[in-house]
Amino acid sequence: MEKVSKPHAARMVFAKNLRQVRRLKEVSQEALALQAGLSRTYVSEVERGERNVSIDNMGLLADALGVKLKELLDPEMLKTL
Amino acid sequence: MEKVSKPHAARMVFAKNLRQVRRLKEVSQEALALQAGLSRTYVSEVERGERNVSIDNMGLLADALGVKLKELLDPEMLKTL
DNA sequence: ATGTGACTTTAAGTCCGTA
DNA sequence: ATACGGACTTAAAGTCACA
Repeated sequence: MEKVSKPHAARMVFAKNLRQVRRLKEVSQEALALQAGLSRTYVSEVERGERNVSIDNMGLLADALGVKLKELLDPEMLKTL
Repeated sequence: MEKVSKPHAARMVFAKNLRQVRRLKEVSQEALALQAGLSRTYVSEVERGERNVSIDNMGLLADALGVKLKELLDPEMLKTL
């Protein structure tokens, strides 16, 4: 049996990593949203995997946190820290 | 001077890598679109960086090509091949 | 086999509030 | 500081005909 990846797998990885990195850097959702030029409520939803975030906004969020975008897409990100 | 990343940097990296991997695997836009469950014209636009593609669709495209999504976001992807 | 413009439908993204 | 909801506007998703 081929393991087929779930529909929102990438979305959930990004959501989880985003929150993890943000907390590690001790920045609030508000501050992150401001830095990225996005709304606070939106960032909240992205972190919970409720929004199908676009690549442009992913780039803004990665930049705002000072990390590479590819890192936020890495399911193993925790270990690389 | 701090080098500030351009607005659509991530989008263009993804576009370029997507096309590169697709051609390397010798699959047409049509076949890729079919495999990913997307329209052919849409894939064409994504590869040219004209569409602000969502993370869900990025996941579908990465899966269809049999690569990790994080690889398609790596600006240095060429060298890792 | 791919690029492009025009188009409609859907969901992204914002802003207000509450707890 | 964050989750969540409603109402709203903008942009992405998705399709088509033709170059």
